[in-house]
Amino acid sequence: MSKSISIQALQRLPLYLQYLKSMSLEKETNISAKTLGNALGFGEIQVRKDLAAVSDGGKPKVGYCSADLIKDIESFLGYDNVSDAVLVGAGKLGKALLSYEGFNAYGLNIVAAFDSDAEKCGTDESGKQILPIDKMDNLCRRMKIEIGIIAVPAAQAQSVCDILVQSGIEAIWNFAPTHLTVPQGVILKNEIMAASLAVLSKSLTERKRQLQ
Amino acid sequence: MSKSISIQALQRLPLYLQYLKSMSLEKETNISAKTLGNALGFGEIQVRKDLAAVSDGGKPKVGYCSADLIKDIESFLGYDNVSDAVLVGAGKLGKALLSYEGFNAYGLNIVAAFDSDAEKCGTDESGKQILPIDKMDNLCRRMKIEIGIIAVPAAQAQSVCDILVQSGIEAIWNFAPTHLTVPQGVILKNEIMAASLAVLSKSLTERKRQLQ
DNA sequence: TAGATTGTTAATCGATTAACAATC
DNA sequence: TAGATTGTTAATCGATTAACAATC
Repeated sequence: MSKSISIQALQRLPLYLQYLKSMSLEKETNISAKTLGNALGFGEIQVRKDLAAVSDGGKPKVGYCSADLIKDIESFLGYDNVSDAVLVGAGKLGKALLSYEGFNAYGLNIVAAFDSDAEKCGTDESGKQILPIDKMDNLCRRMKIEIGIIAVPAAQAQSVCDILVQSGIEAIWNFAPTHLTVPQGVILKNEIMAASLAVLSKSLTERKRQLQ
Repeated sequence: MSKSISIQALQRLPLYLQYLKSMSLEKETNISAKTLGNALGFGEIQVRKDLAAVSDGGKPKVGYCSADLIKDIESFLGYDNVSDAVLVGAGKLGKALLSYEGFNAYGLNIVAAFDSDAEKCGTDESGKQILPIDKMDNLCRRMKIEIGIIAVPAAQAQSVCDILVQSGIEAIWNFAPTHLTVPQGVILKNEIMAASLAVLSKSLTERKRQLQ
């Protein structure tokens, strides 16, 4: 296991995992690349190649052991090795992310949120603390936080980003619709909804054109 | 303009647009591919090829006219040609999406939301109506809604998807962390946060490995 | 004119798919 | 054994980048 993996394959892994977990393991202990691929709309060869990078393989004529596959993918993605994160921006999106229970299963633990608006500070519905931004540096360093999630309006995103970097954050997950500049060595992942929407709306236009 | 475009290029277009709009047009009426690329971390040849697909070109030694570029990208992406959408699921994420002002600039207009919980129905903070699900078919057909946004928990996503399809929806934007099956001809775009997180967390692991 | 910048054609690179050997 | 399924090597495909001609 643990060969090289392409970024596309990496992004497919959570989908395999999602599907495998949704299956009842009692009924079917094994699954073939063909079955898995058909369920998700991928080719079987691609599935095999993807799985080869993370598991130590299936058995000819039998397929892959689903339970092992789940463990292997989770371990490859680091889901069993939780990273602590802070979130900045306790608006609607920020609170939605703060309350989302699913992140823990993905190895992400949001320990607290920050907001510049004192009115928003206190204990969130999720039970997590929303703190003033000037507490960020201390908390991040003390708890050795690795990941910062930005959920503030575009106009404030760069300055929030700078503060996160100054607080020793190693990776930033940016939900603000703006380009951020980070120092070399700091990882930046943008969540670009406009890009998804561009694909969706282009497909829609294309569909209409074809139907005419 | 309007040559063929790769899906990757298509997804970069909103980033160019974002950047161009953030610039003050009074100061600099023109921009070179190099400047634009440097700002966003892309190569200049890539920028030129991307822009060639949507605009009718820049001028040697001058660059591209920023205002024209903005118009060309917006028109290519259909931002000037708003599509109506409905949203299903008025939980935290659903409400965040419902309140997000930015979608209109992307040519997406959420006309109403639906939720199976009668308690959530009524007028949202955003001013938009949250209606019971049994009103969906009628509203979607009457208003010729093209896009359905799914923001319900994974367990309910497929049944919501089926209802949307039955209501004549042409494209689905799925925020639920589950695979959906749609009939041929219906467009499906999944927003997979777990995939982004996989990339982020793999980069983080890689970074740690290198620092050792 | 000279030089900066565009736009296109060709080369490279990476990811997917096909072919086929290995094996349970 | 025969056949299903895996895993790998080679071929194809698509996207990026390099080279260079065109032009303001």
